[in-house]
Amino acid sequence: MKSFHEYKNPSLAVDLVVFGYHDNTLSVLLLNRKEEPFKDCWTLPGGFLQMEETFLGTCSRILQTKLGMDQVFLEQLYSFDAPDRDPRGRVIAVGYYALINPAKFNVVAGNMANDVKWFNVRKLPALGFDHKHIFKQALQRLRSKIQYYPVGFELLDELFTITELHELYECILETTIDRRNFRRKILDAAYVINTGLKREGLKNRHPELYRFNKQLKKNSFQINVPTES
Amino acid sequence: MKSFHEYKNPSLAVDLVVFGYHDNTLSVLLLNRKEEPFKDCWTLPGGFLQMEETFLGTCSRILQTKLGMDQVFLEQLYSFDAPDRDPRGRVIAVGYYALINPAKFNVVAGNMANDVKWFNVRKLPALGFDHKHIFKQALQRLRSKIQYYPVGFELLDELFTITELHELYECILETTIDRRNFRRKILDAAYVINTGLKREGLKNRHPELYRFNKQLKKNSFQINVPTES
DNA sequence: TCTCTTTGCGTCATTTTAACGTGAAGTAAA
DNA sequence: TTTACTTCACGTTAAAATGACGCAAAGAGA
Repeated sequence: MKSFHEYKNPSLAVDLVVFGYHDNTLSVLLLNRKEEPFKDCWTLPGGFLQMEETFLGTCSRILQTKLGMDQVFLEQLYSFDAPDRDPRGRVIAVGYYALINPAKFNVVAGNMANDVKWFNVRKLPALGFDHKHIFKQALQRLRSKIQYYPVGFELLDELFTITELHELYECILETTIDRRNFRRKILDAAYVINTGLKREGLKNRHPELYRFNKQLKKNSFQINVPTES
Repeated sequence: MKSFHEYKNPSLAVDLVVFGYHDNTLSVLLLNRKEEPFKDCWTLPGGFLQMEETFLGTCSRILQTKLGMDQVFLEQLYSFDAPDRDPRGRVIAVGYYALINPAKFNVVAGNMANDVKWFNVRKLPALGFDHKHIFKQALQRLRSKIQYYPVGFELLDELFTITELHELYECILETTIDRRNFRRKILDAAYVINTGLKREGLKNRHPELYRFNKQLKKNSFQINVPTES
């Protein structure tokens, strides 16, 4: 009998869907590949799992070396197993998605990529591998998660106005939400804490600045979106 | 440079949390191992992913050869990567959960197991590997999913009464739900279709039999559970 | 016929939601 | 200073959903 690790195993990759929000636009970070397969094509950043590494370890390594960022919100998405998803052979991909505030990082292309760029999620180029599929699933997860779980603040500055949070929700959910009802729900749920500070330098009334309430009890709010049917 | 598949990769296993419902009890199928590691211990049924296999392919193979069942509801749960989760070495596990109607299958222990048995989810023995952890996550998923998505009927006969469905929900969610409000919600959401038939041979009033409405539009109902806090 | 249990339908007070009104705060131009 | 304009913060109201019950019909057995 062969010893345990001498059987041939599929390779294991981690692929990242990195979301960023800026200028009222939700974007995804894509990387232009320098090598085959999919040379000169846009793909999600990713990398192979090292023998001693955890998934989050691989995520951090990718984020640091390929994109120059660290300490971000990460969540496992799904594992993808289509036998033909990688032309090099059998590669299983574990998808993760990250939420980052682009203002905090200066994205750099590691030496493995021609280029790294933010793309509006509504205007994506063709993607290599099955990355369009992974991306779509990540976007769907983000959309459903933000409706009942406070992830929005990961994409904003530490201090933000209710209006900014409202715009974020409208942008991600691609819908309109009544401004006044939104404010009431967010405040009733104690999603945010009023800092007493105000955002200065705007041409109209200066709105109050809030911070995320870290003591928020989970599932305490529910933003509804009109169902299309 | 080494060719692509000569790098050493972690092994990839698929582990199954098979739920069954019978006699007002939610159970999980466990397997008593015949070999090391965890010889004579209870574990989730599982198996290694073959090079050409999909996850669902592995699931079917396990269900058929180890348990003698096929054609069941399966959903991917999560992938588990703790470096020490398997004493034989680095093994990544992809967790799936299955919902089956025990009345439809006669569970058999394949030749790899001492025994296969249903265990009440509230009275589980110690489990090998990190299988307790996988199980807990599966139970949590089932509980949250059943509140907004029609999965309950996978565990029942094709024809069932509202009372039977109600008991299933109370059993899985470990709570009491008002019988009359439950009925109203299920009917308003068009979760089920009245067949006009009645369940005969009961000692009291003969309830109407329903079947699941396969045209149900998703997210059309929401069973609430009192939040403990 | 009477009793007992389950089933199916209904009522009602309370809470939640969606839709929208309005005055205060602030800037800029008259 | 006054006026005009915009955004912000807080209300109001009608409709819908929810939770907590009431009750009579159906069926079995005494």
